[in-house]
Amino acid sequence: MSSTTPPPRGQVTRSDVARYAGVSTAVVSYVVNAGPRPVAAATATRVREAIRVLGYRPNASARALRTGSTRMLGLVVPEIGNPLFAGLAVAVEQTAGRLGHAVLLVNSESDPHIERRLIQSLVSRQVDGIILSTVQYGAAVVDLSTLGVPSVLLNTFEAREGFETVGVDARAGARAGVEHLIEHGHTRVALIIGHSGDAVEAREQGWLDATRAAGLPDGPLVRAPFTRRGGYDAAMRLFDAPVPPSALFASSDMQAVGALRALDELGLRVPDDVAVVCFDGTEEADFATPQLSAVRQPVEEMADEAVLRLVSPREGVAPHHVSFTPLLRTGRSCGCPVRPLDA
Amino acid sequence: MSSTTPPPRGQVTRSDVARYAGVSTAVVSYVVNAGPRPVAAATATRVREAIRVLGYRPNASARALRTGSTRMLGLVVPEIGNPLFAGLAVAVEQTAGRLGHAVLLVNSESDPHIERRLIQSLVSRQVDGIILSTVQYGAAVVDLSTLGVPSVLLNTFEAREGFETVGVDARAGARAGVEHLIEHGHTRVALIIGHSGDAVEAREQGWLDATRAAGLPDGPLVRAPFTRRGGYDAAMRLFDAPVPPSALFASSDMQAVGALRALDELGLRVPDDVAVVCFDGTEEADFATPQLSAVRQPVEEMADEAVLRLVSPREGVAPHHVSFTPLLRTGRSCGCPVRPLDA
DNA sequence: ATGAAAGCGCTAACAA
DNA sequence: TTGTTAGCGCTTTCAT
Repeated sequence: MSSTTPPPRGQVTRSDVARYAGVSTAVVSYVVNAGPRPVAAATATRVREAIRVLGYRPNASARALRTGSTRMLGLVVPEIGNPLFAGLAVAVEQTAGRLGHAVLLVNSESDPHIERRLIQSLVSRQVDGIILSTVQYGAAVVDLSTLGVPSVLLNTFEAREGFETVGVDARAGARAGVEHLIEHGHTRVALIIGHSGDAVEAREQGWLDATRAAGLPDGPLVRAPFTRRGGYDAAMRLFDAPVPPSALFASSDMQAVGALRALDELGLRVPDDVAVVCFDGTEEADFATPQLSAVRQPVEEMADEAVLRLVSPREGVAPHHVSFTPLLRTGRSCGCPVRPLDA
Repeated sequence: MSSTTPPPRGQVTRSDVARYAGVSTAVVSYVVNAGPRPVAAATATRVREAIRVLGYRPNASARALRTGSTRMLGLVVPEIGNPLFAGLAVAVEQTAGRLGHAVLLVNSESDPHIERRLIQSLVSRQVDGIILSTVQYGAAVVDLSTLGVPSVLLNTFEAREGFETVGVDARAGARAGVEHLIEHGHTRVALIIGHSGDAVEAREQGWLDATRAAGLPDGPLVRAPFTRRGGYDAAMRLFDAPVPPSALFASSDMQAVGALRALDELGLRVPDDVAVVCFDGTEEADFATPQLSAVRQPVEEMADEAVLRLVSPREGVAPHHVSFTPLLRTGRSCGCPVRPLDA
């Protein structure tokens, strides 16, 4: 009957439903999509019955081809193994799901080449928009503007010309964390931070803001990957110095967790010998031993904002930056009392 | 020119490329897909040049509609916030990516209703296959067979009639973990386990196997969710007893991490006062304080196997079960020496 | 080795 | 209120 290959799955199509219900295919469409034309109540009931009986399920590919919208969002993260990004992914998926969109989650392993390839792939899969979360904004960002796909940069700390951006005020957050350590009486606060990149500079600035405002000399700084291992190595280097710091600000939970392990191996006690505060505030930090004091990123709100901007873009509003304020949640690692569960 | 809506994005189509290269659209297809018909080298070069110049990108929706394959896999997990599932997701995505497939990751929050809804949604998005990873196999599994979409159950511990299944030998794993605690001289090994479900029974059996084989009385058992909080609450209940256990086997990393926090709050030292071994063996367990001894699930291998079965199903081979053997990795929490990083 | 053309399942403009 | 129908961009058979 067809000159080409038959459909691979014995799919029930819209015309089967139309035939069964004794209506035209257009009416089936109107019922399924609740519009754009009205359908008589009795007819609609008959169509719905046919759909139920036949087990009809609209073909999303065909719809996408026709409408130009896949109702899919792409989410690019540098590493899904990092609880911060896992949290972001959960939140993005939930919000998108509520709005009828699925999420194509991809993982760049923090590799700019992979990142570009993944973005290309998302575009050719016709996602309706891309949320890019990365540490270092490089060529991928240029691609985004070139490819002409709606996008939001998530996890940026400042506005970026021509882009929708969502992030936290990392500088203020880092400053608050370091100030808290200074309030505990520390005068030598080390910083464990990532390699250069957007978010990194802001945290470094915040750390400097706090120590300088207190009239303290700049403490030691070590750069390491945003991983547990990176934090471990960084702490090992910091505490190998002749005059080790008495406090530590880690620019991510993962690094703090790694540092805790290093300090334990070195026989240093937290918070007695070394106080620790970190940036991120995922549940893993909350359950670390000792409980980590952290400047918490409001991942849910950030994700909501990013998804909303993609799914319901406000007409005539120029791309802009939304900055959330991270909140310090003290725990045992800075010398404060333990924060009980469910706090 | 068209009687209907214009395409939403000013997309470059295959016929633009054909026109530019002075060939037919069929030839463009042959070049893009490297087949099924041969193309003269010179022609192919011209086509590739046209593609480059025009920035042509094949439309995946159209291709999917035509071929019946989206080259997308659906992955359903109960909670992506759990590092075990995050690890599974990473591995699935990587393997699928290497094979040219994208992954639609969805999160059921361990809710059977959400799980069913998500599966429906994946099916209507015409994924080529679904990997279902869940704790409790319920109605969703029935849906899978009804809907006629290829699927693999990941994280099952035993064969299941008519399904492709991939899992670990949880019974043997749990037994090995508990036996190790017994070798350390413990005679009262408590079990923290999830609420009833497939994987749960096997771990409980393994725990019983070990204690009974050693001629010990059955230890105390507490059921709790597979969360940090669940482990915390469970440990609090266990150590409230008149004769508390001297060792603990947690059926997941998350529960062990929570238990560690509870023990710390109770002033009990690990491993001196209480030894701990857990199931899963994610990096979080490795970096816990003290380092958790764990029976490690080989998530990468499991994910590979699941993806492969979906993407390259072996013809004429009946659905079957593949079981991986988890391996005990000792750490400090059972009383063994710390396992150094990078081990 | 290449071209022409049918049609995948759907939406929506237009006609009735 | 409902039906008819043109195509979305692609693959592939069949003809050349």
